[in-house]
Amino acid sequence: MVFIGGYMSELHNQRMKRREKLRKIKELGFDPFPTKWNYDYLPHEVHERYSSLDRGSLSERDIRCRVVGRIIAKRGHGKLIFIDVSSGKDKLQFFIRKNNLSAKEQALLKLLDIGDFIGAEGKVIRTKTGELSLEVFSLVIISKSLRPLPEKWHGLADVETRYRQRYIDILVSNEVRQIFDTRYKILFAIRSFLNDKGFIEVETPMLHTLATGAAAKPFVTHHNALDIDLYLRIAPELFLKRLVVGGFDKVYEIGRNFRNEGVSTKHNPEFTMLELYWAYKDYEDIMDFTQEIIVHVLEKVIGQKTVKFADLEIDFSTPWNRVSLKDSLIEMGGLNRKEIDSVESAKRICERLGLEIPEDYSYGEVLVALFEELVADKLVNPTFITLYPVEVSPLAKRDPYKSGFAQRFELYIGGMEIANAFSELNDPLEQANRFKEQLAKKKEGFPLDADYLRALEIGLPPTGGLGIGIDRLTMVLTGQISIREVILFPLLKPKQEEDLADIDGLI
RNA sequence: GAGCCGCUAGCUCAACAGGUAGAGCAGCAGACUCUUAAUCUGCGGGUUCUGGGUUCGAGUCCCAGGCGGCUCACCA
Repeated sequence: MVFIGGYMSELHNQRMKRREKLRKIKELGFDPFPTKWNYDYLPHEVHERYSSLDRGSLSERDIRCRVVGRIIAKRGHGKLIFIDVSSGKDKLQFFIRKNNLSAKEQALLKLLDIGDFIGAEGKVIRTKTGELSLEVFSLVIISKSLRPLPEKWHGLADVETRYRQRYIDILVSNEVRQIFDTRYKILFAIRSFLNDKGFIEVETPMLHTLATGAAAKPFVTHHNALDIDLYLRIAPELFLKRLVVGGFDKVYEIGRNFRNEGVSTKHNPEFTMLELYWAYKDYEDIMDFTQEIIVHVLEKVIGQKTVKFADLEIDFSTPWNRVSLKDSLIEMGGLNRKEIDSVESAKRICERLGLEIPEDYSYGEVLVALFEELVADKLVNPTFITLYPVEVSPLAKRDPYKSGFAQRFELYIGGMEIANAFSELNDPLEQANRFKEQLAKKKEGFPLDADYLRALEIGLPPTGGLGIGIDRLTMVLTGQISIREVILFPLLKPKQEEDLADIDGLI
């Protein structure tokens, strides 16, 4: 027994008891950590196969099999013992008559804890209450758990522990497990949809020599052998368009972007983006396509047209509303057209609202600031906001009819920006000028990518491009209001010292 | 980075106004041949996040720090 400062902590109490049991299990001649144990079914597979059979026919058919799984509950009842065993899906009850086991197995039974993995050979039955069960004739341990799990009823509620020790969270919470299952299905549905449409999935570098493709602070790292600084990518955009130059007419990439910015319920420093490029299409085609993709995902994964999100209900019924940024300020922001006709009047609105903006903000930048203040939160049902100011869209093509605005849209759902897309700027001379303007403004995130300009000179066809934030899409589809609920291991400050103190006796 | 809130047994939570830190689950010992949040009897388990301070006395009040949650700002 281990004593700390005169006390034996409860943690040590329960952990030491389990280590003691481990030792006794070995003494009995069991290997508590065998390489494997051949089985016929996982617990949920027994349900899948035999749930249609009633008590009598199960008894008659005498189905013998071997089942493995993890103990999630134990109910002793004298010479009868009920053990719930799970492999993450439906649990199966092991029905054990002590008298059916050898003395050695009975000794093992006493040493089993919740969390242990076991294997059993037995007969599929229904108990008197009708529950499908395995009546156990022989029993082995296949992995020992040396720490107590959270309480069976309330589970793990401490948010910090849930994120830091996600292995426990997904082990004890079906709801949490479900979210990540859904996330996988969303990705699967997107991929199969795009693949069916003839898109190819590519992988471009995550280590960049220039942090381009978006306006964000990058993470910096260093390559020792080449002795150069590198940036974790903030966006794959320019690489993907190089591929369109090279003749990949329909490409996409799903992968991690890294942005060295604040953390919030809508932001994680690393997040997953779908970026897609489609040659010979423009932003309106991409708008149709975006709606198609998400509706497809909704049908395949969610199966209904509405989703609860916080205290709101999101209605995905099509067609989704399309409104220009400027019109949205009038229709949803409560402003009149005259108020946003010029920089001066628009800035006066900001003043009136108490919205602080930099002195040198351009007309377009003020419009975007007003949009974010007055409109964005209100866009609960999917809404396309179109025609963004050129100066905030350095990689997008100008709209030929709306001077000062680019052929760009953002998709808002649940008050969040979910997608961003445009007709790609493919005029190398104008692109060079836009880069120069960005540099002149000393905006971070737009170092001049000369090779990209060279690629444009080779020739980019008219192309529509799209980015969808997968984490946020998962949020709105699973009704989660914090991005950390849809990321398995969200970034938290480390607690290394506490962790080391907590594993004493192991190393 | 700023503001507000939180941190008590392995887990979920109590502790009125500053006055002996409790319960359920989990654990241990025992009873029980159809339970399923099993039940019943008994027992063990606490540096109340950390460090200072006020006080006869601090989980509770004050100060500093740590971590987390929410809101705001940068950003998708």
